[in-house]
Amino acid sequence: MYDLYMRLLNRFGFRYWWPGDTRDEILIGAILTQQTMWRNVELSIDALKRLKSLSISKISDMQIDNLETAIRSSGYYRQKAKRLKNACKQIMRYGGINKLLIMDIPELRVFLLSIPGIGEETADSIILYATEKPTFVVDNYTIRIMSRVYNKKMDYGILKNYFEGCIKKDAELYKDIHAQFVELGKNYCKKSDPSCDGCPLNQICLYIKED
DNA sequence: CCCCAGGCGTCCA
DNA sequence: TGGACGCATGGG
Repeated sequence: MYDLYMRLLNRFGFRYWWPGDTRDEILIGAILTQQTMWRNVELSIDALKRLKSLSISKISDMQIDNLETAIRSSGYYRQKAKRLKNACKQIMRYGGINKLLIMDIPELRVFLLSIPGIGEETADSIILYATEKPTFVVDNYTIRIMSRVYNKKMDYGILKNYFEGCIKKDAELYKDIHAQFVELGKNYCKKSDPSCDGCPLNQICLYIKED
């Protein structure tokens, strides 16, 4: 497993994830980036900054149509505006970001998953990048890549358990490994091109397959 | 014109 | 439990 990470690190370099100046910004971005390129999320974040509303507290009080306009570039903007505002309200009611910081991972995960619009990946992204606790984030790239490596359909829970079982629980390490998988998925092992040509994991995958 | 993106909730077999 | 579908803008 560390071989795999070292190979990715060597190919793509340290990823410095997640971009964002505050925990609030990271949490908000985690919801906005669902099924959306980060580039388009940045436009929404800039718009919220211009409105001086880039915080959980401010968004929980925003007019829904103002929020919709601000995050339009992130797609699904009506759904996301509604869910984002509701998530912010629930977090404020719960005690705000500082409350999340003092919770342990299992209870934090249960709380986040109870909020409509926050599924497993978003919950784990918030825990790992916004609160910096070591939970492994699995995304669709990771699922696709690992499914191809093992030539069988993998799901979220299987992969999360697998990675957490063989990698030491270190938030900085988990952050970069997830970021590396995203970079790998954007460049190789695509839906439209399952070819392994030039993939930096090529030999590792062959090794795993023979296992 | 096409397909895809750092998902999620719902519905249906 | 697992696959299809709606949500929607913006990039390649």
